[in-house]
Amino acid sequence: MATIYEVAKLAGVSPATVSRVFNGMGVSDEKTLAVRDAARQLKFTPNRTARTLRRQASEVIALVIPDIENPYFTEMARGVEDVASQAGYSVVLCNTDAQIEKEATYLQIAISEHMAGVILAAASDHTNLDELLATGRPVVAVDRGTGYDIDGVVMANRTAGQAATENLVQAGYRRIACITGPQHIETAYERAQGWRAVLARHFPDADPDELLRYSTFRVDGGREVMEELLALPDPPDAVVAGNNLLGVGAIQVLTEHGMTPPKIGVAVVGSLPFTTLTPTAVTVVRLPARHMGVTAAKMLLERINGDDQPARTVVLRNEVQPARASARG
Amino acid sequence: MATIYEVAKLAGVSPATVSRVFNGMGVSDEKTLAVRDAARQLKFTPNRTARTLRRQASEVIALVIPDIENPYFTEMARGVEDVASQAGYSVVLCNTDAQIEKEATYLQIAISEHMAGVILAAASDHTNLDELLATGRPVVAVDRGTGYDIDGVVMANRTAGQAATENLVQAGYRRIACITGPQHIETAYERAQGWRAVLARHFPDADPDELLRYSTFRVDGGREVMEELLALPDPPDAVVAGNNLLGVGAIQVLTEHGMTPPKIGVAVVGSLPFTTLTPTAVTVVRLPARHMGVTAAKMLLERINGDDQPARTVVLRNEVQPARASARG
DNA sequence: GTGAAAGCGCTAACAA
DNA sequence: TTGTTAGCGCTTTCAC
Repeated sequence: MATIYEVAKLAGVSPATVSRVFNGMGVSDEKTLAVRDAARQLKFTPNRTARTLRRQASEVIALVIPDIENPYFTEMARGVEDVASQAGYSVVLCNTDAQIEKEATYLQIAISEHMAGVILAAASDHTNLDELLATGRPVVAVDRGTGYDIDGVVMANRTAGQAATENLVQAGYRRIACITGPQHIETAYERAQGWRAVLARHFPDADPDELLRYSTFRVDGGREVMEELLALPDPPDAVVAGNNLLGVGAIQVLTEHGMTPPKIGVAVVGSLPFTTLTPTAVTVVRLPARHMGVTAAKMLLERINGDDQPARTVVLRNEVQPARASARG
Repeated sequence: MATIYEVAKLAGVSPATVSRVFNGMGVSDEKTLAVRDAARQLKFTPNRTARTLRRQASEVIALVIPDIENPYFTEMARGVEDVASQAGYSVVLCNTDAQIEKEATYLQIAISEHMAGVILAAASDHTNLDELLATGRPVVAVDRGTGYDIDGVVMANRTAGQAATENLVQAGYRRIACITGPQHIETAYERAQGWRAVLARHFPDADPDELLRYSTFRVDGGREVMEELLALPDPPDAVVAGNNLLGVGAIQVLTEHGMTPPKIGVAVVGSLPFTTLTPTAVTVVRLPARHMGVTAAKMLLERINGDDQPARTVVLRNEVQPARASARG
């Protein structure tokens, strides 16, 4: 690995000039050419580590997410990646498994690697950002809030929950359950609140707590609570799933019980990834995950470039895709 | 951010001693305690950038993959991540979109960030590793070879293609097509070769080139070539899909045409991710993606720690999961 | 076991 | 416009 000094020597200039060439400062055409030529000969690549140490800021941004295997988050990651790499930044994907300890470790690394910024889908509402924010690094919250006054991009979760539920009501279902993620996760809670509101309006006599299940945001979680609901003395005739994986789990269980939709109503908040035998009888509330990533990355880059306005929160619209095969004949 | 000097001053020792404490060298208990105490008070975290610059090697490994949205690769990433973070390394996930330019950029970054090593699922057989290998950094190839004499972990691709095809033959299908990824991708080619061998044995009169389609390793690719095959004057009565996403696309198209398996035979190399309405009539050749990631990460860590034996290639077994609903009555 | 000091490769004052 | 120079924070000889 050639250094700036070797390039300087070969080009007959000072190291500073080489640095300037590679940072777009004012250097005469003549010397610029000489430097570029020398750099090519020596296959010089700037040492980013040294640059980072000197500048106290790297061209890496951390994307911290709770589940790398969830297509919702990988789709988001795509959005982030596209914007970031366009701007010359690389993205470190940090998978926390929804564990705050793992998350804390990664946030610490973001600090000690001088990363330019962090995009964070918090593992829980207990995430501590004090140290990170104290360093002055910008942080953008995605998918979920953090309890700090920072930029954020979220889905219209309550609306999504409402839309999903409303759709089932219109289709004629009357005992509509809800399965969602851990209660301490904002998205899980909000979506359930949307469901709760619609339930209260249409079926004021129903006991929402009997029909609501908090679980994990994973396939096995969806399976487990769906089984529970089916085992109820008076089981539901429809269910709202709080995210994509929960939806997959629920539909799996229902199918195994011979209750293919639309025998039972199913609405999912989030897209069903990679569906094969299309469950046309399932209502899907699409969440623009990629768009969320793009928006968050743009906001972060603005902050990195010195933008100093008050914290903003962007709320993204969702789009309802009703079940094609009309339910309940 | 406190530095080693401030900790040293507070603890009444030299900076070198602080460094030694944080690197597990021999320091008296007394001073060790003083240093740890001071570090705690000052919330000291070692600056990794400085360490990397000095040591000429970071604790970051790059995982370079062609498609971050493919569950096969995220599952693999999980395996890598688990092993790496266990050993104190973090993983940078680099998505190349199967483009060699993007890939080259990331490999360059791996060099200029002094990353400890690279795990690479090459975008094509044209990947140039000369520069990277010249730096002495270890590289482990996953999923696909690279043409270089380096460590690798691959699936038994030919066997997988054979198993998938053989399974369809046993189920009674006789005109078995194959859709697979780009020809220049080793896995795509090898799996097709497996199919070709079985075809030649059982149906020596069939023209394999008529029934074989190279495409992308994506859902839309699968859809496209499946449509092509169905439009043939003498369409196939079964199809082998070269990877998971291709399988999804093919099954989608078949379903849309009212040809739900087992009306037409389908075998997929790779697991069908997040299936809802389980396509029981589909044969799946499972590929141990997570295991591949784990193995690769372990091999890389060994190399990072100075292991110097000749390059090894590990071939991973796959497991056939036959269609449950027996095909062809 | 411990400290002093050099230097990893770069950038940014400051001078010229 | 260009060069000189002093660090960024750490590790690692080399003395003691």
